[in-house]
Amino acid sequence: MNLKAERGAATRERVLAIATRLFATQGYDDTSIETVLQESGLSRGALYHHYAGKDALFEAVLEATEAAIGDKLLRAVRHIGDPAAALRAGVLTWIELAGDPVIRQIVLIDAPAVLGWERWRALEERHSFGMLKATLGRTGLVPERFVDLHAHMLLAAVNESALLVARGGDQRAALEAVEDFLRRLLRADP
Amino acid sequence: MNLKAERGAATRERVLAIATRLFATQGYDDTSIETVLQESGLSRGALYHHYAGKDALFEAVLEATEAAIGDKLLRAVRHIGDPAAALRAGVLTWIELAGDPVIRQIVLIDAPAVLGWERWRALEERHSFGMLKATLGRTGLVPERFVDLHAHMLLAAVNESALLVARGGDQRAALEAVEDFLRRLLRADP
DNA sequence: CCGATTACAGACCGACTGTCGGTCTAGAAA
DNA sequence: TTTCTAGACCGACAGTCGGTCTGTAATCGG
Repeated sequence: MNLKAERGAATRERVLAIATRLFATQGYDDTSIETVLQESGLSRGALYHHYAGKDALFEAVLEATEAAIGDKLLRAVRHIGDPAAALRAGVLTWIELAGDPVIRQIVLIDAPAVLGWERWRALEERHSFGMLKATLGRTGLVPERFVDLHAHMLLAAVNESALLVARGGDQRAALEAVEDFLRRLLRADP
Repeated sequence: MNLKAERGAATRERVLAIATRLFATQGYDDTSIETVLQESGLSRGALYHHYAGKDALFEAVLEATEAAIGDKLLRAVRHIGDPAAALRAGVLTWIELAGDPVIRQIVLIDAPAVLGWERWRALEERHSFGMLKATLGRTGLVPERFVDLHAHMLLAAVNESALLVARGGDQRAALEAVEDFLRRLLRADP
């Protein structure tokens, strides 16, 4: 039972790549399963054999995308000792990554509406949000009981900034603003 | 041009109320025009006479909702002189308002995905975001070149907090966290 | 009183998602 | 080798939905 399993995995990967491209360029609603079938040369039956439905396909795409993001962030941050510096580096890296239309459309715009807020939040928790929260906690600059909520707010703020940049905003200005925002949040009490 | 115009306006209002309820409870995708027709007793032709399509109907619902929010925020804030205090009051009021599922589902979750980020942003600019930005500018606590971006980030952060509360999070903890967040952002440089 | 305009009706269309019975083949079991 | 089974794949089909189009009745402006 090897050739078959491999073929299946290859098919899933092929479909995933095509779906990622289509979801990213056209958005979830304007991407029809029909188009995915045409571009992949697969039949309806085969696709629905691998993925339970359009939203399941989207979730798989999202999962893979988030995993890739997590890898990149981890790589950019893990050799930095100081938590505050790591936080800063991670946030700036994330903003640069969000320039990618794939990330913008899939992760930032469609995900919450397609998955529903609950499933979306759970997925975020397992990926970038988890990292942010842990790092913020390690800085010790925020009271422990606020760490979770502040991490949420910070991530939301940074995501918004990323969206503005991705939408043609001035990237340098955004980066400066985010740095200032972070500095204000994390400076010791006066 | 009186009886006809009034009848039309009444019909639009009726449909708007029904659509608001349905969009709020089931979300945009899971609300079918068919259901709106059944519940309003209207025919397809009539509905499409008043609204160009499902997204136009949603936009009308969103517009009305945002207008109502704006009214309430203005009423809660306009008698406060100090901009920083007004900002604080407005933000806290907004979090309470976001407890309403109508606001949560329509304004915070579906709006960006349905309208597209661009149209959504333009609409926000005309409503709550405009107020926030103006008030933040008036505090003078943030360099002018950062006011716009900081306002965006702050609103995103507060919205996130509102979502967490609306989703069954601890409201008191969230309010405290938001106050702390705001305080950190707005305190004078050390 | 009469054309024009407007509110409304509902049959109809095309596109889409998801289902279902069935085929085929690789590899395990006999 | 032969038989059997699981899983990859197929494509016709049903059902739903958003949107269009033609027609009708009532009101308005002149």
